[in-house]
Amino acid sequence: MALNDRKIKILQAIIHDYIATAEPVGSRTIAKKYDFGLSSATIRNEMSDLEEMGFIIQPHASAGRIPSDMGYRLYVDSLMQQRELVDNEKFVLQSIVEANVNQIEYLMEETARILSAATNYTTIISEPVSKNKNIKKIQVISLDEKTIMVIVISDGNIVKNHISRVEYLPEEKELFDISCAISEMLEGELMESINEKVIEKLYEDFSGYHEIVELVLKAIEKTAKESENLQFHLSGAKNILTFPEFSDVQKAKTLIQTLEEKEILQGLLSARPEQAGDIQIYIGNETGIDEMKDCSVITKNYKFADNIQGSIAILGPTRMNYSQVVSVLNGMVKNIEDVVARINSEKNNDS
Amino acid sequence: MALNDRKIKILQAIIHDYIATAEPVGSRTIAKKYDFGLSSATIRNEMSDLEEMGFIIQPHASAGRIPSDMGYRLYVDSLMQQRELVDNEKFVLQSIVEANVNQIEYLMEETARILSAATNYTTIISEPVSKNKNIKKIQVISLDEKTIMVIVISDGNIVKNHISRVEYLPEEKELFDISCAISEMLEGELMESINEKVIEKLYEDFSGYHEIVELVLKAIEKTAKESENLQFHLSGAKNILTFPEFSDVQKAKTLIQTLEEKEILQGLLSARPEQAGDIQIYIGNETGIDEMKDCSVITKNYKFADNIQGSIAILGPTRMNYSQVVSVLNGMVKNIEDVVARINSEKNNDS
DNA sequence: CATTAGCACTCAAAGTGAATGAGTGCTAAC
DNA sequence: GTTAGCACTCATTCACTTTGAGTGCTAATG
Repeated sequence: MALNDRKIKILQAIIHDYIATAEPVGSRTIAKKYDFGLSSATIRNEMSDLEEMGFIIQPHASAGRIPSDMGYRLYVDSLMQQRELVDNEKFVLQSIVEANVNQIEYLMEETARILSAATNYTTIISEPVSKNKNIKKIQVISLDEKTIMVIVISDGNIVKNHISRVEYLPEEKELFDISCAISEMLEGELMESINEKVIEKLYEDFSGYHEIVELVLKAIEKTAKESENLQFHLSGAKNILTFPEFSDVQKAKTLIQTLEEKEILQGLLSARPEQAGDIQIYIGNETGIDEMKDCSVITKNYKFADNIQGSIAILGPTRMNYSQVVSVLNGMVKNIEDVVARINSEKNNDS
Repeated sequence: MALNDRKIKILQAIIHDYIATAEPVGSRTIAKKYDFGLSSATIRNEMSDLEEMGFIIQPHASAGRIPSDMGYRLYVDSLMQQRELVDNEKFVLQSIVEANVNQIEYLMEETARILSAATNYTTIISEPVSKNKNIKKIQVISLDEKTIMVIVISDGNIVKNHISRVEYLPEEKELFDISCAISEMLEGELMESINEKVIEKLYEDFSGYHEIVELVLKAIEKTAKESENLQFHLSGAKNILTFPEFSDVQKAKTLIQTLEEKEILQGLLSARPEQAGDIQIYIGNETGIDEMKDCSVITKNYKFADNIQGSIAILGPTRMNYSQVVSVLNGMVKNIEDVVARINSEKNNDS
């Protein structure tokens, strides 16, 4: 059976209507609402075909049809025309983003909030991380007689500090010199795997400061590990409860519970990190998470610098408004990337 | 009418039963379950009195009684005997807390998770902040030819860093000297209000480095402001959906929405910061938040050092199990305070 | 031969009304 | 002061009917 033009039009109409109403769509509705010049009976026949082909499903004998995952997939892959953001929307997005962003963390949080407000779905953002970090600079400073702080700065100016107690603390000036020397030796090294020889040489060169060298290495190791533990911003969880498909409280509960588990989010957001920049759409079971079989997830990676990136996911029911979300998401990512780029090229900036 | 011993016992029984079942409690239930040696009719009379006094309410004519906010208040203030944590519970709490805490942030998050799991209610924790911060140390280091980082360390070793571009950057050694000198001058100053004279003197003494002095002051100002923007950890939001009082999806939605608004949380957690250490209980409308009129909130402040504190709130339906929550909360706060104290006195620790 | 009108059939949802039972308040007796 | 007994209230449940949206099939039509 061929998926001819008429069938496609009808499928599109079904999906469109179902996205708007969340109710099974019947042949008569389509005959009336969309001006195909066909009677409901004809449409009925076509719908029967579409069901046989697997694009739509009948929840029970006397109900209309709803799109299947496969139907949505076809819709997303080829039928959906991407909606352009209207000027007004563009402007609103941009001005909100720019209003108050002197901290990356705050920017991400605000972005999540805007996205969930703009789409009425749930937004999950992973904070930017840099991977395969190179050491840019190490600095050791003293806080008081017995405490030092090791500052590890990686490519892209991501800063982490580690405070430790020490038995013996050299004088401030001396500490500075050591710190500079250590920094120079470690510069450019990959955090995850520092050259064995360099480590050996460190202990040799600073034999009087075994304790400090040890703490520096420990600090680097911890910095490397820390970014494995992603930070997430979740916004608009309440929106889930708006959709009739989650009026069953039990279902909603399981989903919200799932959203609280970081590991799952991590899996969701880091599924295809290679395809940076491209929109990814997971429909129903494609998410690979059982509790989300009635949901779809649209993700896009953002990139603040060569090594620094994260991703944004928007989660809604499978009948979510794909084209709207895709365009809002594209617009938003462009916005925040622009904002960050602008900040970086200006004189002052914070991290 | 006097609130005699028998009335109190009956009220206690009603509250107890209602906490467990969430169903209106009838006279016969009490006569059967609790061995007061009274018939249901007598209890009926007493209940009628209790209702007249305002401690219980009849939701509709042929239903049992449920406690009013006033009834809970009496219960909490005088009738509730605090449950001691059984050894087993203590042990479990402690071992989980100790298992993996090399970061304060992670500790707070884990604490929230444990508390919501242990109580089956929702937990909100505000991250520790220090207020009226004194400057302990300032350090300026260079990242590359055009970028410096100002590190501001406050009492209690809370570290913030601010990265900025500069036009002119002195040599590393020179920068270090300036940095040390500036640090010495600012040490002990209150971040929120640095002595005018000191500022003047700074600009004078380092007249060649106007740009750097300016950035240092800016960094301090921003550090002072940052802590006003509290960070929260929310856990167990799904638990809200478990309670029959929120099986109305609309209600649940409004509540979850409320929980996503930081300002409201902030108001809730910082209501009575003076009474550090003491448990606070807000019942129903006492929370002052309309959406939470069916909820109660139990809060307790924790304190990691003289100036560093935050608070924990546990939120449940008004019929929540007050005595359990109070004891779990007390135990947990003691635990994390102990853990942090131990870490601080040990050799290694991170922030 | 594609299209359509017509009809029988299915089934969820909404409505109806009686039965049930948990609960109360009141009164009279103990 | 306590209790047994009874009339009364009212939410809940269940069986039953009605309604209407929707389908599939068949025969007629252009």
